[in-house]
Amino acid sequence: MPDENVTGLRPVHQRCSDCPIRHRAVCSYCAPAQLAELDAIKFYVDYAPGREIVGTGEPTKSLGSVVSGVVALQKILSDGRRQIVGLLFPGDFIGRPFEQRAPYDAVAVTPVKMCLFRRSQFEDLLTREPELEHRLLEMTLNELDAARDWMVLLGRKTAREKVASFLVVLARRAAVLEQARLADGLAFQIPLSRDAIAEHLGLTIETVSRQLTQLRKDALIHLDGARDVRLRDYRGLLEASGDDGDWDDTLVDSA
Amino acid sequence: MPDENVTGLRPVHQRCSDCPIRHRAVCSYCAPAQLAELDAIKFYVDYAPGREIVGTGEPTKSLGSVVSGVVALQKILSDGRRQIVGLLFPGDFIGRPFEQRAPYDAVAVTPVKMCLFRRSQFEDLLTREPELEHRLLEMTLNELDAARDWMVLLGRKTAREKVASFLVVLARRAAVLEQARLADGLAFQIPLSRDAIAEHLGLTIETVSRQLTQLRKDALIHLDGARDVRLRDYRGLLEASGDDGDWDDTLVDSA
DNA sequence: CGCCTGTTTGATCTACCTCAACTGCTGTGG
DNA sequence: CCACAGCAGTTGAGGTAGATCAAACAGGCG
Repeated sequence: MPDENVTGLRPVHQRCSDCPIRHRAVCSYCAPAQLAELDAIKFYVDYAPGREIVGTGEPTKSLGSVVSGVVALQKILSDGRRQIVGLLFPGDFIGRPFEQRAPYDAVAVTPVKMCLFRRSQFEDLLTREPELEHRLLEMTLNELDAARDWMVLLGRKTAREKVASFLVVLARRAAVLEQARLADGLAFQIPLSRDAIAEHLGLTIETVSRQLTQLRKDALIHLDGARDVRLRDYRGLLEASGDDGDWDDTLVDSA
Repeated sequence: MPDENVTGLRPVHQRCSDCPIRHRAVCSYCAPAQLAELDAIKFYVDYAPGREIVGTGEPTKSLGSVVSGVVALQKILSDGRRQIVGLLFPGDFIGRPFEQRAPYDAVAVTPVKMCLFRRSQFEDLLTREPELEHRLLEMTLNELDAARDWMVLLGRKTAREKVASFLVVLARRAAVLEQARLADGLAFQIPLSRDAIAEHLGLTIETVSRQLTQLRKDALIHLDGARDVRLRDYRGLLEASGDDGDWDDTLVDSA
């Protein structure tokens, strides 16, 4: 599994041009000169699973991109109820430029390596370099679309549909990442605990577990341990997810 | 009630500098010269309640701002289940630059006046004028935060909390709009039918109705007809919404 | 006046939650 | 090498918030 090793605790310098997320992250439209500017002010930080990267309401002095690992954005109600409002993968951006405080927590769910900038330096660059701001707008619009899709899941889907939808999202990511066809046989890992899945889907642990075993019994997926999944009937899983698969198939074909 | 009259069906030309949303919309950072450019290419279109402004998946040739009225962004599952994923008020922006198709419908829920631009012309301007793109990024980040708040509501709140939260949002808007204090006695209208409220909150009509009468019986609000609300106990309503009111109170005081 | 549409209220049903017990894995220490 | 915590996940039994089905009600309009 290509789950990047965590490279110790001290910042390691890597050239931006060699960066694994060079063509996906906020810097992807940057010309070499701009990249050099970013190179000069960036720094890497590693986070162990469970560690908080950003805390709700606390002034954040830095922001940047996920280089490796998975980060959960979560909101917590005063009585402890929790909702994971977004999962961030390598290339995704964390932090809100031009705002002191974040309205959510960002927590590492796997070992995470971040590429960070000091807020003020990054904001300067953002206003000077339109490519950077343009890319950030594009990424933010994508996140907004994804958030709205998730609102449909949370507001209108059944437990079975929620779990199936979640697996479909992971399967798509895996297919893109491994250059594999999104089809039966594709294997991937669930990067979250049952607890975290439940908080992402607006369900309880038990319901998630039950739905997963049901999907297994229905021969849509194969489960090996708690986190290893292999697709047995992608078409069926897609149907179980409640989304009409029309536009989704075009994705498969064009990939 | 300042519910702007709809000015007939044919485009009416108004100077941008006199525009009621001049200081809130995507154009708010524009200098006079840039405003003149927008002025030259903008046009107004009116929509009757229920009319579709943007349809899912259909190529949209124009985008722009809500000048008056309320617009709902909604997504529909293949079997007809519906989720309203966002409400847009005057000043809010509709349409996704640099993308042909929208992944949702935008529907007028009241009489709506839009200030529109042809996509290509607006995109040109957006890449030429950083102020415009900067403002759009800011607005998109705000919408993303709001979407994530709504995800908490949809995933984790009870029916009572959902309805109370919805009323709090409307009350805040009314307070800002009417320069009034966000406190007991404040009156406002619900711009949505029970049906639309239910689709926004991930509930059914009946549950929305029951929760509203319960909030009335609990003396948190006064209800006059189906749409006129007056706050009787804002503090209590806030508590019923499930949000800790701490940061909210600072809003009240600073307003 | 009677129809139509939107809303409220009532009675029942069910999907999911809650509480509780059990399983299996992993690490630790005798 | 085994015993046994300790924890994540599964499975079961029963309860409940909100959905569903159904009927009454209210306001606008021909």
